[in-house]
Amino acid sequence: MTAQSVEQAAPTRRERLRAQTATEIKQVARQHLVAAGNVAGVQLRSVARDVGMTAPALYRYFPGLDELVLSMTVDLFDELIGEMEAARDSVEDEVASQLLAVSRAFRSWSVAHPAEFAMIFGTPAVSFGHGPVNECEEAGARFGTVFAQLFIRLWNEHPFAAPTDGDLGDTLSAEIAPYHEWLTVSLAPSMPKGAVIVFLEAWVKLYGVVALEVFGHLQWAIPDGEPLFERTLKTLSSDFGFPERYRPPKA
Amino acid sequence: MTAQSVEQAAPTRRERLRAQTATEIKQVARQHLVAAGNVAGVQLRSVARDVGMTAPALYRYFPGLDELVLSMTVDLFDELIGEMEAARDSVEDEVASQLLAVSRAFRSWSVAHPAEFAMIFGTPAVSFGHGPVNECEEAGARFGTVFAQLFIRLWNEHPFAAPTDGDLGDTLSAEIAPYHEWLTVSLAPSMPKGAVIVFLEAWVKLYGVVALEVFGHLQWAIPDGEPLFERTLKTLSSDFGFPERYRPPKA
DNA sequence: CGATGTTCGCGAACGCTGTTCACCCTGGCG
DNA sequence: CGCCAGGGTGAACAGCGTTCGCGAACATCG
Repeated sequence: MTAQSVEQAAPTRRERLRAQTATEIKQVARQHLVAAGNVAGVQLRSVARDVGMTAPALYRYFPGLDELVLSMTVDLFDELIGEMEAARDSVEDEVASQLLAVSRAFRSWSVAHPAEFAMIFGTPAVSFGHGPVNECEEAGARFGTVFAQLFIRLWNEHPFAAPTDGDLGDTLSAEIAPYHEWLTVSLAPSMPKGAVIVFLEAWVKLYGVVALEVFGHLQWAIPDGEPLFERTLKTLSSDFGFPERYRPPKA
Repeated sequence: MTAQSVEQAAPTRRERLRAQTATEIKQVARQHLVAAGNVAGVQLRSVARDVGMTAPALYRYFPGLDELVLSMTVDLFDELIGEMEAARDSVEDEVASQLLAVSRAFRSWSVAHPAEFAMIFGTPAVSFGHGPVNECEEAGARFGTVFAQLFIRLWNEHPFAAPTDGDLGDTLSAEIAPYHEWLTVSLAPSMPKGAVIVFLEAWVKLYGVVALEVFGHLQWAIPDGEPLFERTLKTLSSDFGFPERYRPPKA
């Protein structure tokens, strides 16, 4: 068992070269993605040409184009998660500041990589269902956890105003019950349903303002989305009970 | 001049048949869109086959596939606008009730037509720029006007709490200035910048909750988006100063 | 009515796509 | 050294959007 683990950590050279080629393929595909602006720009033949191979050779590394795109999507999630965690760890160990930093990192990455944002947060490329998409949903869950952990910590350290179970209404209370149950047994033992709903609503506002900006659906009113985003952060800071912790971005 | 207008109103029979064929093409394309779930499902050859023609024949009606999709997008906007206006006119002539009805119509159409929603509110199919996309942006502006007119009427009849120009900050105030200027001279003479920002933020929340539901990015927490959407409407009703006007949906 | 010119639809073709297959060549193992 | 699994190639297939030339149907005018 341990020997297997060691062999997994130190793979044979062919496996190393193979993994290296796979990452190079994905890097080139990423370049084509940003150059074209959408996922339609990543094509098997052109990607293969830029890595110095022919199209059929890529089938040694990916079962097909869809799986390449899927693998890219997972990588993009991990990259975004990394940026958010780096931002979180680069500020003082205080939950409000970390929430602001993570939120800003989310927007910064999104506006800097609109094509990638569209891949992971826009229309799901492959229809959602039980299949290899799970790997992608799994990455999305990891992404959500970055926010969720901070919210849980915020709730534990500085409980914010949240609706009671009675305020939620029966239908919403029933809808959130499974996720609340999972959250209770896994991450947040003492978080009420109302706090989970407030967390969801905060994510909705964050996603809404960033998605609208990235998709260009806000340009008819405001050319740059940052001021509105910062105002959203300010409002959220008040909603969560730490208006004094809000500071304009470092820039 | 009037004779020309009459001739425009009563086109020759060839023109009528031509227009009829064009709409039939778009209807079939719509069917393929919903069947496939995304815009990639609308293909020239298959659409032509279902209308009883061959692919090159479609070029007599549309310059290419992109223009067909663009024309479909405009039609979808108009359809959604029609649903929203119908909902607005089907309730009592009271602005708060009409806002609720229009918002619910927006969500209902969106969740009932996810593929269409993705076409007009997701990643812009064709890159935004100065070109035939203007026709599409124009339709988007008409869509926004349905909401805007109601908000303006709400502001005139029952002014809601809005930040002052000082509260907005210089950058956001400068960003919104052009749109605020256009709004002032065209639709709302006495609306302050703060009210426009509140309007934008309400649209952000509405778009966020609906887009997340339609794209399936909320299913990890709640299977059905309606309760959360209704809670959003309830919150917005309070934000806009008419919490007593909120009523659960008729259903 | 007959001639004319415009419109419409079709078949063939071009270049492109993702994908499959048979073949070859090379690197690592027994 | 011999072998063989694995990486890479070229040809091929089906399908895509698009272009072109031709024939037939249509509306219009003499």
